Amino acid sequence: MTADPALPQIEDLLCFSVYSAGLAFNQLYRPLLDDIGLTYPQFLVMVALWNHEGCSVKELGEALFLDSSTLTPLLKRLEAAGLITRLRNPRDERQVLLRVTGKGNGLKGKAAQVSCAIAGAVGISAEAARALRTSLDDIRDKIHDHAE
Amino acid sequence: MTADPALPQIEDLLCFSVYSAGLAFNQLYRPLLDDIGLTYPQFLVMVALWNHEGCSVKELGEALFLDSSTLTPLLKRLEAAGLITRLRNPRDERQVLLRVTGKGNGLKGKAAQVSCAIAGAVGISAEAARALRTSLDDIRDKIHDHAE
DNA sequence: GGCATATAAATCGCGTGCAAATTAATCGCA
DNA sequence: TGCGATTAATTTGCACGCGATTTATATGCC
Repeated sequence: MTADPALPQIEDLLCFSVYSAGLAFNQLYRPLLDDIGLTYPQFLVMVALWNHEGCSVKELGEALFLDSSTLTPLLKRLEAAGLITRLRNPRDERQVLLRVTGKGNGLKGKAAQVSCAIAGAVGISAEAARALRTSLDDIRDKIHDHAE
Repeated sequence: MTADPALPQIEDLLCFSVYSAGLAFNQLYRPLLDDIGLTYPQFLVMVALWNHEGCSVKELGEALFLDSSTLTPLLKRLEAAGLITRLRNPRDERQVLLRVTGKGNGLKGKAAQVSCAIAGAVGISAEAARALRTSLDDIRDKIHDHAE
């Protein structure tokens, strides 16, 4: 019954709690977002774009901690779905500026409903959620700092 | 400055804190695990197998909250690397039983070192980590319950 | 101006995650 | 015993994530 003391149980790893909670959120969002034709990462991108109209791929990536190699194909799918536009910045042709279309803005209401449904399913107080977010964001930032 | 009250900022979503912390853990583990030839999910599988010798794919999936369609290809890669064996259970040929090879067990020490390095980089107390794990595990379990 | 350097996206390859369908083996029950 | 229902694993298709490379554009320095 006594395990190797240097070797943790999977349940004792903080990273695993984060990992499995992340999977669970994905599974919780999936059926709700299916109704509006978005994946979970696409939903996060849309939320970010609703608050960062006209930003570049790089700026979006900084907000979401994602690389352009992840975002480019995802953004092309959102463009193909008619939810956003991708246009080169005339002032700096290296950048691609992202804008939400009318159709994309039409999802705001349903997206807000999904957010509320999620909050209800998770069922923790706003105060507890805030504390948890702070802890997780601190860890994330510390890890990023650690990598310089 | 006042955003649509029904529409959250990305930073206000608990799911995003979990999501981005998960990405950060992955990025933190990657270079360390590269040295022993494992990916982050493969590392989690090995930790689970070290504590569940001889379990089936289904049992492993229950421990990690992963589907067999995710695990089968991953386990085949671990088998190809010589770290585990996959053998049908003679008592029930539907099951595949997983065992760690000598080579696989040889990674235990280095895996433990990686765990310690991670704990150091995250830099929170064991007590704070335990509290955080409890909160995240509660949320994960509540989400799973919610899906029945 | 001219050219090395730096920056922003896009591309490529690989390994997850997971829904849906398939295959093989076991169970349950008349 | 036999056969439909259940279960375990695999396969397939698609969408991430990300390291590494490539392409196109802009910057800096002479």
